[in-house]
Amino acid sequence: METTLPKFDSVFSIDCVIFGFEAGELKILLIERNEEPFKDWFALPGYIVEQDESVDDGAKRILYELTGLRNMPIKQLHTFGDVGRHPQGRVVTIAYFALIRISGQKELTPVTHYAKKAFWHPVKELPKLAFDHTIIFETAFRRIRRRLNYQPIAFDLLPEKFTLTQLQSLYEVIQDKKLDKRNFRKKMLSYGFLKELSEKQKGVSYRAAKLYKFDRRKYNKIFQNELNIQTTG
Amino acid sequence: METTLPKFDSVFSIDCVIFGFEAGELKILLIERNEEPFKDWFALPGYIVEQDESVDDGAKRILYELTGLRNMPIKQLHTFGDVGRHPQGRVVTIAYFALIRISGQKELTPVTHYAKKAFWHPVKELPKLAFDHTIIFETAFRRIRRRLNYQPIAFDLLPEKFTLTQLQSLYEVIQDKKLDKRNFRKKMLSYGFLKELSEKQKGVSYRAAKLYKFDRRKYNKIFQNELNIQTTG
DNA sequence: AAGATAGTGTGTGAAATTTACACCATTAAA
DNA sequence: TTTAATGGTGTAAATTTCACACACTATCTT
Repeated sequence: METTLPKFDSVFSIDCVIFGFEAGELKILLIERNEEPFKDWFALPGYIVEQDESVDDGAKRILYELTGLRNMPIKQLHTFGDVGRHPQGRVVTIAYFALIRISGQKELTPVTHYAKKAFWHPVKELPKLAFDHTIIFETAFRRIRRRLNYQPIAFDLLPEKFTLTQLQSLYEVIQDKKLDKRNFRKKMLSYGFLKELSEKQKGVSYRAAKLYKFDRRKYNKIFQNELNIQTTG
Repeated sequence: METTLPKFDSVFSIDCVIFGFEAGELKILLIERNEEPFKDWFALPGYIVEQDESVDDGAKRILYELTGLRNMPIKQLHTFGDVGRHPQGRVVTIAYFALIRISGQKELTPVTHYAKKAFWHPVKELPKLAFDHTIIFETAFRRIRRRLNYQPIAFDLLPEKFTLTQLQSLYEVIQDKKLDKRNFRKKMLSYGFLKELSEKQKGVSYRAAKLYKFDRRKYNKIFQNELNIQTTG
């Protein structure tokens, strides 16, 4: 009877699908690789987990090292473990995803030399990505599309203060369908978790819209873990 | 610049949370371990993935070896990767889950000596489990509770022919709440994916109920990947 | 055979939610 | 002052959800 673990040449890696919203487009964070295999290719930010760190911690560290982004609220997506997915050996990758506010971030500067650069790229017309990263992205995108109907993830992508039109257009972009303005506003406001500010939009050459804030405290009170945000029609 | 993978003493394992429904109770499949660590403890069926098999294939193989169940439609749940989760070293486990028909299964007979036996245990009052398996179970249970509202997973747990009362009671057990009989039946039938059989229930000492079948073909036609089964009130 | 027992099967009205739909208001720039 | 662009608002019809109670049927017991 074995009492110790077998020795395998297996490693875990992390890959991150980080979504952002900018200029009316949904984007994800990519890096340009500076290391074989797939040197010079575009890829999701990802690297190998150390032996003495938890997978969750590793994910945070790796995202930071490759993009300079710290303390991102990443969540696990799925684990990809096909045998041939990495040309150099057995690498099972644990994918994470997050939705973040592009605007609030400083510049994206990798702190390792494994990536030449990190940058935002629209999810429409993504280039070919290294490894199986295209599949990982698609899995993540499907997940957030669906999750948008259940969880208040849209607010993570918007600036702290936003207009209802911005919010609606984000829903439209993610779900790839038009929504009715009056119904959308009525419904969103009816939940009661949007706080109307006295401020207005600035710098626009048309009538300035009211700004709103997402009140997470109220949200949690209202939907104590039971939520259902549906936006149809 | 590295061009080969580092060598780590890391292994992947699989753990399976297999749900079944029997005698009005929701159950999961457990094994009694025959190997250190946690020898003689109850645990989820799980073992170590080989280096030359995909994680998905490994999951199927391991479930078979520990329980005798083949070709189960298992799906990935979550990956658990805390550093200290395995007392003998770095083991990241990829958890899978499935909902299956207990009735159709032959006996549960492990084909390896790693498990003394495999058996069904009600999810109410689960014993202490090895490793972090209790947390894995809870994650799976949360997942299916939620998924019940979106996907036709209840039918995987029932016999092929079932009564509406059985279906309702399964919903009630998973969601731990009472549902209204008339509303439940009205709603379920309104979807149009239940096929009423001419047969009736047998062997009961009261009026026999009609039997129904889940018509997956119709289901797919109706909800082409867009589904929303809500059972409230 | 009469009654007890246990679960089957059915409909309606009130309330809430969803849907479809169009025009005037405001601001800044030309 | 005109134009261009977006902001902001209400109502009625249709649909869905919800609450709710009783007669029917098969078997078992005596």
